[in-house]
Amino acid sequence: MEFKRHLVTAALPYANGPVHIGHLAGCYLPADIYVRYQRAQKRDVKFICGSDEHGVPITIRAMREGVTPQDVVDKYNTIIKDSFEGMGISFDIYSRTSNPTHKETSQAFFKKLYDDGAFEERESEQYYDAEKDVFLADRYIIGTCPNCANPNAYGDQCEKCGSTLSPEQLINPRSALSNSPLVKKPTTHWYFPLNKYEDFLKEWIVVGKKDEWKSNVYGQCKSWLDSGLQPRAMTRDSSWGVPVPLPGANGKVLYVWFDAPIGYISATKELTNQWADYWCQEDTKLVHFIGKDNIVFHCIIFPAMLKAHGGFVLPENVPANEFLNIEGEKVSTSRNWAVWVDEYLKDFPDQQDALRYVLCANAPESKDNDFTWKDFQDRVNNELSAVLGNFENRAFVLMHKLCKGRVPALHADEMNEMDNALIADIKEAKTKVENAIESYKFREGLAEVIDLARKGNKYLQDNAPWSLAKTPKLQEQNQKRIDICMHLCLQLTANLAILLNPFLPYTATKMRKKMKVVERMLDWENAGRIDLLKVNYPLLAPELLFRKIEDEEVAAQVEKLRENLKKATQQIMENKPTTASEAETPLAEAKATITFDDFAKIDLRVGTILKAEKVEKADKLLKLEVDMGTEVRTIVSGIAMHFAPEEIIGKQVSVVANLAPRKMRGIESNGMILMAQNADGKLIFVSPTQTADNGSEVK
RNA sequence: GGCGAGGUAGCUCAGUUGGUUAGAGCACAGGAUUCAUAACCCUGAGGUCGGGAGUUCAAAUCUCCUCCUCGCUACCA
Repeated sequence: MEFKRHLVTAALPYANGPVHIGHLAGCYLPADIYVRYQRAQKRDVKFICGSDEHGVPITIRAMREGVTPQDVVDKYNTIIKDSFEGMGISFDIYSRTSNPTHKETSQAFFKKLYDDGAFEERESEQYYDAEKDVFLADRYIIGTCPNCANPNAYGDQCEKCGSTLSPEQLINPRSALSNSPLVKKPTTHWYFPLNKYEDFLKEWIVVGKKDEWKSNVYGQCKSWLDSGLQPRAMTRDSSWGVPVPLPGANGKVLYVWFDAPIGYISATKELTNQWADYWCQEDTKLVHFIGKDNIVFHCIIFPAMLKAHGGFVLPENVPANEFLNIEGEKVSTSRNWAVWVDEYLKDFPDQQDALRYVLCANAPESKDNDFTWKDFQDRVNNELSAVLGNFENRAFVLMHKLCKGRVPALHADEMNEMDNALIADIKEAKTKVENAIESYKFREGLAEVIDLARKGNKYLQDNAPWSLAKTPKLQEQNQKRIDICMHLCLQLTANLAILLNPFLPYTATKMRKKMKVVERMLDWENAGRIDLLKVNYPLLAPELLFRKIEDEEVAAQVEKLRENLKKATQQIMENKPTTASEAETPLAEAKATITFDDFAKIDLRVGTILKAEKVEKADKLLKLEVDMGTEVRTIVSGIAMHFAPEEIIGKQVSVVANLAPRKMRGIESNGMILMAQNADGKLIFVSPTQTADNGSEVK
């Protein structure tokens, strides 16, 4: 299909923290390259982004910092926006989901689906904070983690041991708002029956996108579709978000993943009155740039929503990237293991293109990649400066030395094979870069540009105009050859500026200014031409495009990473005691609030493990037979990651004997083995130091 | 445990429908050169293509088994 317009979105960054270079490499940089290329092709393109400002993590952060959610999103929206601007990410609009337009748009979207009967209404029991008179989302519920005993685990996840939880699993759940214990109350929510769209999605993706979408994206989608889709709640009980536009729905807001993608539409509305052309006309090419963590929302849920609503185009492609690791380790915001964009801009002023270069050249297009500062230095110094920057500099210096600072003539009568080969290379490079960008292979496209500069270096070397001008007399004899060589080098430089422009816009602009040409010269259609610079046109003096990255800078950045990690780790330790000594105080307090009667309810006994075996199809579970003196009990315990079955047989352990039985993986567990856990996550049995009788009471 | 994506030179990656001595860049070694940011240019060394079995005249490429990494998911009382 011939597309009349292009609509490009980049994932809405979540406004509860700054952006790091992983975000840039995974999503925003490729999107920006793609869009700049489309603009250079003079195609009708709109580049949409904005802050995602709803959801529970923002309210949690607000509570921790003692400010309002609006304060939180205002702060980070500014930081994020500035980071993008600073790196030259050229959105046509950077909006935010807390804007009125978004409220209207997402409510209207919801209302349309509601009126069409697209939702299923369901009542369920959920935790309720009586003191604050609100239902609590999973994130608002705090309790003791059943795995690692962290007393501050959230209802959806324990940040200390990383396990996914549901609120029901928490021990002694309490409210994050009031710290009071919770009760369960019925509440109503609207579910979107994704299962009803399975056939449509299978046809559209599994059949239709097989050879078009990247294998990681396609595979992930197919996996979801094959395992069957479930209805998903599209509303939440919360005070922060877009209110559900229905009577009697007080205290209910749209689920962030319902409202966030609609944010793309709202932002387009803010940008232009013609927004409907971009979203509703069949000849629009919609492309979502995202990271791999967003695949399901952009490929499954949002398209199903759009389909249910009707009248919208569906994404033509969703080129999701994998993750970028830092110095061999996964990015972690809580451990502050990341290279933050705002800090890079401060530490490396005017070096946007150096980072853009490295992040694109090493983008995680097909698998997770590693960013190291050493690699950053190597690539900037040995590829960007040495090949590209150096060629451009050579061309300018030689032109000034041998051609009086003006573009020399191209004497057709004396052109040879080398000249023609170079011209062919320039034309070929245009096609190669074009194909690479159109198929979302940005690292390949950028490599082609560098390769063209490399060919320029070789051409210079082979012609060696400096040798042709060793003496004034020689130069006079050879001036025609020198002119041809320098003419082509300069035309090549102009071509490099065009081809480079989507990738390294700052550099392209610098080059353009030195050549004293108008911005229009960078139009893509001009690539491949060798008459971009007029003969006899005077150019500016040489000036380096890039500077080298020094060893000290690299060392300083690595040091900074380690320092940040250290500080963040310390902070975590202070907030959430993990070592035995730090845990003593809170433990004593906990005892004071529990009555003896409460304690006496727990029947703790000593037992001996007689048998142990791995539970089928469960990574973490061991099935234990424990001799309790009067009986042998079956207990299922989540310790398989820490102990081999054979090494714990005969071990005497402490058992909570009167815990209500519970089935796990089809096996009924009758009790719980007590374990101590170190800060490093290691498990240790809580056992009698001398052998006790099996079944003897622990008190 | 299920599913998905990867595993190719020291590093980062290409390898189209199976076909002659498996490619590129960086790093490394040697050479040449001086216009240039000690940069460029040339040459070289370096790989049992994660491991095993099979299909084939022929496998990095197809089939089966197995190991490792990342992600989603189940499981954790």
